[in-house]
Amino acid sequence: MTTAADRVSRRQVDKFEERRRQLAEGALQTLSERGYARTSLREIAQNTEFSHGTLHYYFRDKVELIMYCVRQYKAVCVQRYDAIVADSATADGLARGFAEGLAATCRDDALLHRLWYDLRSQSLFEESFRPDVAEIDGSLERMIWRIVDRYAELSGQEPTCSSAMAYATFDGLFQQSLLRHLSGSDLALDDLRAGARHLLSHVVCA
Amino acid sequence: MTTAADRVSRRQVDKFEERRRQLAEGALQTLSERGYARTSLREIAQNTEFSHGTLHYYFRDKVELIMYCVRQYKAVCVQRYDAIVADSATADGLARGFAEGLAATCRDDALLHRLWYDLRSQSLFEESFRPDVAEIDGSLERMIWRIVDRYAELSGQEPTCSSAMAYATFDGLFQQSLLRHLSGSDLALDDLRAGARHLLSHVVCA
Amino acid sequence: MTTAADRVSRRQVDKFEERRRQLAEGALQTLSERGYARTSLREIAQNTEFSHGTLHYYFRDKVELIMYCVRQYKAVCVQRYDAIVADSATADGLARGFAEGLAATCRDDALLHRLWYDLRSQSLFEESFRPDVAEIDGSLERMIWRIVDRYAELSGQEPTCSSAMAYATFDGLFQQSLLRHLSGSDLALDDLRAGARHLLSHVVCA
Amino acid sequence: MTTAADRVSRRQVDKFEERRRQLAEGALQTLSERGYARTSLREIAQNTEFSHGTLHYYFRDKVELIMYCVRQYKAVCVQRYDAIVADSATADGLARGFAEGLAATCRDDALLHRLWYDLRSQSLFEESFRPDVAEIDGSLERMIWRIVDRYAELSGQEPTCSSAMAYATFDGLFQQSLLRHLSGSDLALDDLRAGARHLLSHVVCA
DNA sequence: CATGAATGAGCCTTCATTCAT
DNA sequence: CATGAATGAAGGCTCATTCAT
Repeated sequence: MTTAADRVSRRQVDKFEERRRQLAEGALQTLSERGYARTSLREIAQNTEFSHGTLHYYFRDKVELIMYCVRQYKAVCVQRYDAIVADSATADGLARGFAEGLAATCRDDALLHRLWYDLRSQSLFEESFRPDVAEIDGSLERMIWRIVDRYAELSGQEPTCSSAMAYATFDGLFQQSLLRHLSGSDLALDDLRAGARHLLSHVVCA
Repeated sequence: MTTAADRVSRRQVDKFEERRRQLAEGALQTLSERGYARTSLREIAQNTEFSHGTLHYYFRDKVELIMYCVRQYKAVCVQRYDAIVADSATADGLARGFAEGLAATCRDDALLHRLWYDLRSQSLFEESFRPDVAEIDGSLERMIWRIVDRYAELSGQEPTCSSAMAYATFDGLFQQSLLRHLSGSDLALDDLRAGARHLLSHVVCA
Repeated sequence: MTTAADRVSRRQVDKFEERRRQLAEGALQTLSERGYARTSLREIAQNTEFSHGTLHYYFRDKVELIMYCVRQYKAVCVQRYDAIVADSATADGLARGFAEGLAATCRDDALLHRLWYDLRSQSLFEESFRPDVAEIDGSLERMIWRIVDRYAELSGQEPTCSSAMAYATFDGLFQQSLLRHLSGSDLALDDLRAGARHLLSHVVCA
Repeated sequence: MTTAADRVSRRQVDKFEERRRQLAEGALQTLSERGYARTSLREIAQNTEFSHGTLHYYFRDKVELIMYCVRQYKAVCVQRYDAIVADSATADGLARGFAEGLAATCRDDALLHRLWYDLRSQSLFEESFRPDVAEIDGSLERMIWRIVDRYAELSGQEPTCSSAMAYATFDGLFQQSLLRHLSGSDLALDDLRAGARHLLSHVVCA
């Protein structure tokens, strides 16, 4: 049973969250273009229809805003691959879908991934980033492992390495591909596709 | 034939270079502790026997100093492994030596590697970092390839991937191990050793 | 003769005043803990069951709220001593009652007195505080004088100084005792009692 | 034996201190006009021939600057009266000199005293002000006691109260006189003179 | 009546850089 | 050569106040 007051309160919370989401979206845009250290809250606000005071109204401080942003983004990232897992009926199909997914997001969301690597680096120095970054990193690792696990199942093989190892190598590959793609290399995406399939078949499952 | 003037000029250049080297060494120390974005030139100078005005005398600006620093460091890094290549007579010995070398530097130079990943991330945003970072990255890739190539030779196998791919996966592995090591994980170094050998035998050569 | 409209209007005014009183009470609490300069209206509102917009509905601005608060408080303060005057039949009884009253309020209302001294200081800079502070100061001076006057009467003496002088010295004594009490001194209250009686007998009446 | 380096270093320190003194002087001027809470460092700097960055170069933060200012000022204050003590050969002469000194500084340095009371009030809320304010307060109390002690000696009497009590009453008197003087009262200074002598002869010594 | 979203002026502080000595 | 005084742009953050709902 909900009272009228409950509904009002609920609506306000929703509105508040919605605005946070909206501001984070704009912030993500600006952050991904300029990088964490070079982006001020004022600058973020300017790419928004709100004042910079508003940012402080919705987020306690810069760290909270940034973490909200990246968490929001990575949540989407992780989900993307679960559909691929669910939709693939063969090992090869999964490998192809996964490789294509990586390449697609490397191409389409390059700046956001760049921001992620920036923030992950910052977290090595900035204590306050640690918890959130670690959590996101964990969810990425689990996501990769769902791929590997399913690939092993479909191909009747066994994973030959830990999930940490699997994530490390795929991440290394993706990071380099991103770098090359951003540098204008035309081969980056193709190499990423090929590399991902190679890793899947040679490193992770034997 | 060198004139007296030449010798004087030469001596001055050497002295200039020597002082740059000396300043960069102190800077590297400070940078590796605090990270690029959080280190001011004042702070760098304080860990030096010189004033902070002197830094500007020897380096045009912060960027030039930072790049000089990291170039100086990575040169040392790369050389380290060439001795391993030269000293190993068997594939297994090379693998063991390489794995141990990675683990050793991950342990002993953790902060410097952390700085490297910081700067490499920055280079994705800061145009002026690009050339130097790219050059260093290239030298690291070539270093890795010398290992792989020699490993293939000693084991009578063929590399199954490009040097870019090899570098990407080893770098991913190293980066994650560094992260875990810095977080206090006792398993990080062992996993790095095992992972490196696994990559060498399964991914890179078949 | 009052019309219905009058009664309604009257009721509204009362309700308005009542709400002001209620808000001021909460504000006084917060102000006395943090001091004038460090207390924001948001913070005041949070210690209230109302929103911070409501504060602006009932008070023109921060100054009006603060003045309303302190006026409300000091009115209570002043009354406290009149009962002592009325109840004391001998000079010594009055002196004892007065000394005890000072010590009691110094102990029980320390934070509120602290706030008063804060606001009185502010009034030296903030024009808008002046009138109210002056009025309160006057009422305190008159209150002290009623004590002195009655003490003189009961003891068959004559006051030897002006009311301004009497107020000044008692206030100086009280202010210092408050400071010492807030600093954790155990002797502060006893010294205040003794000091008050000393002043009463030596300075003010001879 | 001093080396050349010592002399250079000494000269630099002196120069640094001299500039601090100079900046503090300007700051004192601005602070005393606007009060602590209403004065920004920018505003202070504007009444100076230096930029506001310079203030931060010479003082760690606002608190350090403010405390440096008030300490500098009160040191002068305290000394003022020691000459009076030394120069007075009779109790009456001392009383007259002291009363005149109080009145003179109340007139001439009214704004600075106002600032002092402001800061002393702030110290009740602002932890960081405490130590310095307490120290200054102590030096004032000792100064007052030197007067009282000498007065007792010259008049062949004994002090009838503690130094804390003496300071409290004189301070209360001075504070009120300052308030009235700043409010434009013509009688304030005369009353201060008379009050001080009255306190000296009736309250403090009998 | 009451709310709380939104604002923007203003504050303290940091810092790369310049330059006279 | 080397210093460190001085600068001023820029950043994160606070807060009284306004106003649509």
